[in-house]
Amino acid sequence: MSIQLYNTLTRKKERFVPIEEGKVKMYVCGPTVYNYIHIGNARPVIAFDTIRRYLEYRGYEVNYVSNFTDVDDKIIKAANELNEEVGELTERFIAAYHEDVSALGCEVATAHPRVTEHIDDIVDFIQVLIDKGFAYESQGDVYFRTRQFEGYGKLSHQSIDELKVGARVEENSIKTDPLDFALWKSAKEGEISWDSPWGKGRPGWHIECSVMAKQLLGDTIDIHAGGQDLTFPHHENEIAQSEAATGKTFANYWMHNGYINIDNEKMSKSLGNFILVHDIRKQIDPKVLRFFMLSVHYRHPVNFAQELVESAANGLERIQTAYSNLQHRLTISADLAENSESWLNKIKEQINAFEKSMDDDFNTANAIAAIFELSKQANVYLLEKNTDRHVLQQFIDALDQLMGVLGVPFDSADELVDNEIDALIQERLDARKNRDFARSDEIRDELKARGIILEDTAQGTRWKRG
RNA sequence: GGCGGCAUAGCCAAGCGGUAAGGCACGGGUCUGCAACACCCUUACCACCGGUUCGAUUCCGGUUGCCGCCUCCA
Repeated sequence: MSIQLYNTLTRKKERFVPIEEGKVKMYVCGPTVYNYIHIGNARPVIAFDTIRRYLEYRGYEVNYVSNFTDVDDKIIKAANELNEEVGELTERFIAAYHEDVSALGCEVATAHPRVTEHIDDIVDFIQVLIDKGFAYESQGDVYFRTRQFEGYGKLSHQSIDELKVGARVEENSIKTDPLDFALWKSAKEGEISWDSPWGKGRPGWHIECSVMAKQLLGDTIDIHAGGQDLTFPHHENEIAQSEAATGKTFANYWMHNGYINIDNEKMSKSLGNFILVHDIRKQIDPKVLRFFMLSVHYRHPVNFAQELVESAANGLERIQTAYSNLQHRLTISADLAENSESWLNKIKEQINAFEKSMDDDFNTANAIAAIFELSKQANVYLLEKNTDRHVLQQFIDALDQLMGVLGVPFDSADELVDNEIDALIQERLDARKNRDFARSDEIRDELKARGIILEDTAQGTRWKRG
């Protein structure tokens, strides 16, 4: 079996073949750190973290790089408004990013390079482009000569002449062609800046990714990913810069995730419907958020609405319950050989279904269906009078592993039961034995008020936090 | 104007040539002292019109309706 993934460059699903066997070099465009990230920013982080996890599950060693854009116009503006140093502001939001994203179950990247740590590399890279005739200096700025790069438009599938029609025409432009884009921007008075052969200034937006990807991963990488909107111009420009400089293919596979809408509307500042992860994760379990986002294929839009998130939460709860119930039964089961084989086969079947779905362009929606099916089988198995420890353990391991790939781990069973709660459960059992249901219900209600939900089974009473 | 995406049950969402996965919600059962959890059952003329095919939700053409990029943007 091989992994197929949709490549924006060819507009086709292709078989994934890494440059180096067993290893994946992956670069995901990261955030501009001038504010907390919103749920739209969170989507690519979650989607590509999941893809990374699956590649690792498949045995690949993934070198995963995701940058921080820590200097640009928006940052400078925000720092001015808050009367804060650029460095302080970005440091704050980088820390906030890590908190948000970690709450969402995303692993830390192999490297999180920052633009400001690579200024020298960027300057060198720009110089190469100038030397090769792909860039020119103009009044302290440096621009990329777009028409000079033959393949321009190959990612977004636009011809350069059509792009020109749509390009914004700037008054008194210091660019020789409207399609040219900035590699280096000269500093205005008082702005944060670095010395360069072209005077004080700072890098343009696109150049950073080209440079950092090259520095950390090499001239050619396997997968370059980001939001759909980055296809043009950002990724198109990255290709132009990198391939012009190295003469080699920049990235073999380009992956782009779809947008998130809020109640069927685009998230935008004018509509005032931005949802920050920082805020929403106080209201909605971040695990639910992640599970919800993964319930839709990464290339399709996700509509973020309260009731849809709730319905995802109910679904997740069902999987969690199956898992907890397996754990509960494990404590009271012995080794049996009966029917084990057929149940183990059912588990294997769902693991296969999960892998098949993920192999097909990381179809998490389908993969989740396999997990639901696995939970269902587990519940059916739990209906049996006698259960086998090994089978239960296999169910548990499979669920752990598959949910682990999705980055949605199970709540660990809370072993610390208050002695008092234990005593109450025992008292209730006795009451039930004596058919004293008034007392029995009283205890159940009391515990419920304290967040403990009791469930009676043929194998005794189990409880969970509700 | 250029490039592209989407339209599947009450809702969400897979499938993409052989008469429709999964989840949520609803209804009916079973289990239970009553519950809860769970299980079983029930629910789709795949936007419309043509074409290709033995056969299309799935391919091709067209229509309608949403949406994205082309300008900072995940």
